[in-house]
Amino acid sequence: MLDTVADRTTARKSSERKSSDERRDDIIRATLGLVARKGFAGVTLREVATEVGVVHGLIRHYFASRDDLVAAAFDFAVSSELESDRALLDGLDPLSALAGWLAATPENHYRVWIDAWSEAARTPPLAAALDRHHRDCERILTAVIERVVDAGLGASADPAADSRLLTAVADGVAVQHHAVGVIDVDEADAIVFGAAESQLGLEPGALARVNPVPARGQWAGDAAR
Amino acid sequence: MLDTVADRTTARKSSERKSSDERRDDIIRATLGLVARKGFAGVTLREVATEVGVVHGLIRHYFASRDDLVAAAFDFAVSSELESDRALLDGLDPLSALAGWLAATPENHYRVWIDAWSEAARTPPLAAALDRHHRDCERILTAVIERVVDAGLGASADPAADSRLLTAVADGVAVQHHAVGVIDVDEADAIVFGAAESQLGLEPGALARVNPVPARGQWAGDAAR
DNA sequence: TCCTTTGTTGTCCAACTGGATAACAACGCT
DNA sequence: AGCGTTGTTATCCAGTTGGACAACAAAGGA
Repeated sequence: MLDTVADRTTARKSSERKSSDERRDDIIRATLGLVARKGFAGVTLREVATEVGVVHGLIRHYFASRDDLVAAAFDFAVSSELESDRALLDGLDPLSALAGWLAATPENHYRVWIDAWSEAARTPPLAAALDRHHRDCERILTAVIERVVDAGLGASADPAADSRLLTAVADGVAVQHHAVGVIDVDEADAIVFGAAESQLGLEPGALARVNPVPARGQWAGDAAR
Repeated sequence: MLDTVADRTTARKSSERKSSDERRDDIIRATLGLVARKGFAGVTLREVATEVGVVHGLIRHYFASRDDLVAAAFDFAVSSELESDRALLDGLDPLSALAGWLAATPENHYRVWIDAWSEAARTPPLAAALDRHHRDCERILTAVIERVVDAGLGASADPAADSRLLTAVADGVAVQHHAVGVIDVDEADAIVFGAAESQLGLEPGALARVNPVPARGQWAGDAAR
């Protein structure tokens, strides 16, 4: 009952051979779905491979290590989100852009961020990606603040510092809302908008009145839920 | 070269036999140190055992399962920290208490919290403990705010809401500081103090001038670093 | 056509995990 | 002193993980 080389060859039903980019994309999307469901620490090569429909060895053909895969997935999710956000914000008036950026983001997004904060301490490639993206976010928000100031709608002595402040507030509010559930979405927006109005000298309620707040883009992993 | 039963017996150098409570405490402290360094998912019975100086089998003599151990450690950390903080704050004047509560906490503490936020989404018992903990924190800070108001030092239309707001700011700042490293400890304190002063109508710099900011209690896991 | 490249599989491996269990040893009770 | 309780060790186990590797197969260029 030994099988010959020919037997094994015939038995091998290969999944379609895809182009490098296509397969790479499949793997990253599957990884993102897994991250959303089980966190960064819960991503295993075998599970990703199963979801893609290939053998776990193939993953290593595309990513040098598990950590690299996870970092690449995070990188992809965040940069695609940032890209669409940046494009969206550019088409809005300054106040709408500010409100749009600060408004509560979909739950999936923040779950990934929170997981990344936690896991980055132990996964250097993730830490690098996280750092890069936080600085990108700071830069985007700084630009938005400068647009508000240039339009004469508000004031800021140090747009970059105000950007860091508002990012901190938004992140803290997101944690309280998504991870802890102590505050609801309305209180979350109220806190962040209030902080921005107070810090930038806007008239109270200026941001809440921007209606409707433009929806932030959905990232790739959302479909995989 | 087979060793007899007697040989093995003599070779066995047992670590001192400790009382049940004492050993249990050792294990929990070691677990907390491990959680701080490697996250909840990174806690392994063998590593805990090594740190305590015993064999991994012994851990199961005290805790039914790995998950039970982790949950017990988190419960212990949270309740002991809150207890000591509450006692500490009671002995201070209102402004010092407020500054003490809002000042940046040791890195270890926030590491554990960030991990808990991340892990809670997948571990219901942890989510319950986290929820309890955050509500306790809200209650403590609300009481401190009320003391500030009663002393005529500041004003608050809704102390509980202000407590949630300041907690969100503190948590967000802690994330930016500990997990991302975008802001340093001085900027962190400046942001949180500024938010509190603005929200409660204190004179600017009132909290920063409280000197020295009373140190928050160290919890058990700190020693294990 | 031959040959190189590269997508893909199947299989092996060493490390590590949580858990179970038998034997041993210190302690307290009577 | 005898005896049960329990703190403690030393092993065994089955499962999972990330990684390495040889072999195969589909493309594509010359």
